[in-house]
Amino acid sequence: MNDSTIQNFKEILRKEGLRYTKQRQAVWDEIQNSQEHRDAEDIYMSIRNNGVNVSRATVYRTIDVLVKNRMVRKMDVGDGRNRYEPRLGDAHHDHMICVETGKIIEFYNEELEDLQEKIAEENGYMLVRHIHQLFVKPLKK
Amino acid sequence: MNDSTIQNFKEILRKEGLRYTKQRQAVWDEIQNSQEHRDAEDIYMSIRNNGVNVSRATVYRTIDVLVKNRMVRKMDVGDGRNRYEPRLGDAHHDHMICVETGKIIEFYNEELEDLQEKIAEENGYMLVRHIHQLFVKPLKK
DNA sequence: GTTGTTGCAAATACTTTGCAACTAT
DNA sequence: ATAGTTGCAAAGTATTTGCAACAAC
Repeated sequence: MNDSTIQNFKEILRKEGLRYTKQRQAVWDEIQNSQEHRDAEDIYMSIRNNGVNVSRATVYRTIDVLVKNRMVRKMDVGDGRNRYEPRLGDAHHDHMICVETGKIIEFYNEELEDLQEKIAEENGYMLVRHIHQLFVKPLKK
Repeated sequence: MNDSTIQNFKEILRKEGLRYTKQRQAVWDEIQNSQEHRDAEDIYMSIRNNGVNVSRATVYRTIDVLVKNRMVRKMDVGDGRNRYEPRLGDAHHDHMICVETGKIIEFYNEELEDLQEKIAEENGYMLVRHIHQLFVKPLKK
């Protein structure tokens, strides 16, 4: 992929003309150090449980910066709350959500990616981004 | 609209143990008679402009029944408001959303459908449903 | 006449925003 | 010192819910 190389968090803030604060670092740490797909409340509570004082407002404000700078990916599973996951130079992937357990499985399929671009082009458009979620249930063995 | 769909709607209500009211009919008519992807507020306002007295509560309550009975498809474009479209026996399709104009284009691709089932199965799951949205912009001519 | 339905307003859930106090530079 | 940042609470959005008046059967 062609993302700009992994920049550190402080550089992002500098680039955005924002100051470095322990609250902002805490938000990034919290998302970064977890491979789960967390929601804002979850991130907020974890930071507080780690003893760092932060407000929900700051969590949301910091997430916006991280999403804008492609450090974090925002995903809408359709239940009203957005989830966030770090994009530490990972390749792009989509999600499969088990309707029985709620488990989120990541997947990537080259053919699928190519096909989407082809479909957009056939319609006179260029693919900018996409949302693709497969709601699945376990196969009976 | 035609009589057979009205009949269907009444049957759905009967099946659900619900009464037939002009508000419920108005909601179904409003969604049914438009091929656009409307949001609840839009549907609510249109009904009122047509001179039928209805409340937002009733619009939402009726939409729930329609969605549950697969008369209407609910879609989340990611802007916080759900959109609704009629499912008058149409074949399944996905959506392409132009990021410049907001236009929503429907598409269907067999290969894409098959590929998704294959991916789910390769992971030990069965595909139940999916959400697939391509965010696109016009190709430069 | 019952019993379900409606409209209203209040409640909810998530997120955003205004502002005075605070803090990084 | 001072301009950006924070936390709080209030506001904003979309949707849901309790309940008394009302309509369908």
